[in-house]
This record gives sequence, C-alpha cells and structure tokens, in this order.
Amino acid sequence: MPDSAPVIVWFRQDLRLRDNPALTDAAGLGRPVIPLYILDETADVRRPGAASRWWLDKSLRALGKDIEALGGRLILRRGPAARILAELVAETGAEAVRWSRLYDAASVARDVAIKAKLAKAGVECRSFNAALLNEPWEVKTGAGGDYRVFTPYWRTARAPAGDRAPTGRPGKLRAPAGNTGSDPLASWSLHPTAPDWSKGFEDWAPGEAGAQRRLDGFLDDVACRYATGRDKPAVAGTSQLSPHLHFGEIGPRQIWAAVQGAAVRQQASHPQVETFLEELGWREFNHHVFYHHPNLTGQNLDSAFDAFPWREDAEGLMAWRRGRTGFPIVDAGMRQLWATGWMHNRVRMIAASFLVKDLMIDWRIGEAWFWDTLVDADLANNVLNWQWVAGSGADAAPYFRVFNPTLQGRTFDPDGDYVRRWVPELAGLPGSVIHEPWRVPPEALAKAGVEPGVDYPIPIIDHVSARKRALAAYRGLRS
DNA sequence: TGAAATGTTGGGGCG
DNA sequence: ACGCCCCAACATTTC
Repeated sequence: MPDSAPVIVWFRQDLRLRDNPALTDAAGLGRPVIPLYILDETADVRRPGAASRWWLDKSLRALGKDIEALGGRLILRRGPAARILAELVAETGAEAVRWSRLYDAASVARDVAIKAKLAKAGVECRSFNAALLNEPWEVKTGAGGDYRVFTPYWRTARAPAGDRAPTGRPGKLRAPAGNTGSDPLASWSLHPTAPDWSKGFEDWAPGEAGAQRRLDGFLDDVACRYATGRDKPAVAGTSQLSPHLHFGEIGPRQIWAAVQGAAVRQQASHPQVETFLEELGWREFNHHVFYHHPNLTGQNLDSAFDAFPWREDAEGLMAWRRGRTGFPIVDAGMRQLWATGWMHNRVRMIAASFLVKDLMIDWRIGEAWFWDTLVDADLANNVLNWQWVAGSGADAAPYFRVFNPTLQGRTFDPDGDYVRRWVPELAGLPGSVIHEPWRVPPEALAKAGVEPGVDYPIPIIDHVSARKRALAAYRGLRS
C-alpha cells in the first residue's frame, strides 16, 4: 500500500478518541486518516429514537471538535453504508477501513456484507472491540455453550481473560490531501424542531469529555455508596453513564480501569463498587444473550410467553406514556423520562412492571416507547431488560413478582421528594401519603390544593385486582 | 433487582 | 402460678 493511501475510520457507537482501538490502529499506520460517520437510515438496523437522535447530534459535534484538535476532520455522510463507503474509497483512494464492532444481528449482517464487498475491491478491513469487556462469543460455559443465567455468567466473565487495559489517544492525525465532502451536521435534523422538546435535556453533556467528567464525578463522590444509594431515585446515586456508554463516548475498559484505581484508594468501599461493576456485568450479559439469540427484539426468549394474553388498552397506554396513571411513582418516572430522556433504574422497573403486569400490555409496546424516549436506548439492554421485567427473558424476574407501586414508592422514595419533583401537583402532600393520594381525606387534599381527577388522575386501575388478573393469566400459561 | 398469604413464636394481659 | 388468648414480630410459602 502506498504511504499516501488513506485509511477510513468508520465511527458508529464508539464516538471517542481514547481507548478506541480502530482509531489507534489507523493512526498507527502512518497514513492519512479519514474519520467518517454515516447516517444510514436505509439499513435493517433499527433507527435511533428521537431522544437518541438528539444525543447523537451533540455527540457528533463534540467528536468533530475533538478530531479537529488532532488535526483531522470528521466526514459526515448520509445514505446506505455500503454505498457511502464505496464512494468514499473511490473519491479518496483509501485502501483500508477500520471500525469497532456492533453486535446486533442486523448490524453484524450489514458489516459482514460490507467487509466482503470492500475486500473484493482490494480494501483491507479490520474490526475491533471497543464496546465490551468480553466479546459475546468468548464467554463460554464449561460445556462450551452460552449463558442464560447472570450469576454463573458473571463469575466467568468478570475475570479478565486478556488485557483489559484501555489504550490512550492517538497524537496527531494525518489529514488526507484534497477536500473530502461532508454534510453539515445541521442538515441531518437530528435536533428536534417544531416543537423543540429538548429543554429538559440540557443537563446532559454528550461527548467524550462529558463522559469522562461524569465518570470522575461518580468515582469521587457517589461510587463509595453505590450499593445503598442507587435505589433512591430522589438522589443522584447512580453513575448516569448509560448514554455515554451506548454511544461509546466512554468504554467499559476505561470504566473498569478507573474503578480499580479508585477502589484501591478506598479499600472500605469495595462491596459498594463491586455492585457497580455488577451493573456493567448486566450490560455485558445482555449483549451476550442478545448475540446468541438475535431475534429477541420481537420474540420471547421463553416461548411459553408467546401464548400470553396481552391486552389492547389504548387509554391505559396513553396514561402510562404521559405519566397520568394515578400512581405517583410511575407517573414521576414516566415524566422524568419524557422531560430528560432518562429514568432512574429503580423507577424503570416499577414503571415497566406496571405496564406489563398491571395493564397487561405487551412488553414490546413498552420497549418501543423507551426506545424512542431514552437517550441511553440500547437494543440489547432495552430488549432484554423489558423481557426481564415481563418474565420472558434471561434470568428473568418470575412473572408472579409483581411490583406494588405504592410499596415501592414508600420504600425507595420515603420522603416523596422524587414524586414532588416530577409530579408537582402533589407537592403539597406529606411524604407519608404522597404515594397513595387516593387515601388522603378530601379536606387534606383540598388543603394541599389537589382535586382528584382534575389536578391529578384517580388511579386508572385497582392494583390489587390487577395483580390477581395478571397472576391468573400467568397460571394460564403453565397449564 | 417482590408482595401477600400463611405459619410460628413469644411476650404480656387477664381470669 | 398457670393456662389461655391476642397479636406483633418474624419466618416460611405461595403466587
């Protein structure tokens, strides 16, 4: 290969410069580097939801600036990935392409086809792992199969099989000669207009620097009490790294290394931090299971659930989406999601349980809503976590485990601060009753300025009977 | 990474 | 002093 033939780095869900082996490899070739992002809305790959598109817009802007600082220029192109790559190869004389692997079936199929096509044209392609601690196919049971239960999976996968050290950032990027055409980012319309509903998203800082700040803040302050603090939605007790991880603005190897460093400094907090690592483990586990069962976006892992009598309930679904179910903790979560593109994990479980078990609405409907509204929407995590709640998934919560939204609220939001924040019409109620406004006497409600059914909905369903109905449906599956 | 129903135990009130 | 009942507290099981 001539020294002047460029190498293309095809960015996808690895929007960072550090610990990016595809970029490091390309930069190490000593040839001009063409960083590329393709907006491909024609592929079988599921199109990002509205919240994800908002994030992608900012993340690409940040990546573009970071690349400029190294002397390079991020090229933006829109269209079928195979065609765009072929065009760019023809335009620039590139003789190599580098990328980080994706693991969903549609992306794998696309990438395999692209690799074959480019190889045929004499372009050398190489892919790398930037997204996972372990490749999904590398973790194997004693019998050589794949795992479906988390604990034994994590026992195996937690131990580093190889080098888990993150790599650094390349120095200068050698720019290609000539001017390579690039779309203006704004022309992709990733940011919402008419209306711009993203006002509540402004606390996020998409991009590699924002991800690093988030990790540093977490390790300095929150991590040492993670196991106890993570379940309190009123408190910032989680890392909130999920969107950064999804877009690859930070990688799990970097988090792993940073946590090890921090844990050494604070011996006492090891169990707390171990719980956090376990959450990374669930992310790995989800990708592992999803890789080995690629049709789980539509199919139950446990096929017994194929016969489950899901209900049609347009009104209930609308109430759930809008945060108007009459169950304060559910409504608070759904409104936090709508406003900020994120929901605290404890509340995700409660809200998801409510949709699937109380309303008996198909988990796929909930999955689709989360996909559209979450900034951290990730196919493997979203699909498998929904199946986990529904009871159809891997190592799933048994179906009869039905969350009681009142008890969950009282336990995890004891003072009602989370509800008060996101359901302000209930803010005047004391914490002792804020999770069950229907039990507050009319005079007290009036005093708090709440008229049931006007300011705040009367519960759309009776939880006790809904629970019984769901359990009866579940029993029907067994027989 | 549940909740409710059911079972068991033991302290205290009481005749 | 003793048996009986009540019931809170905790444990177990069931869904």
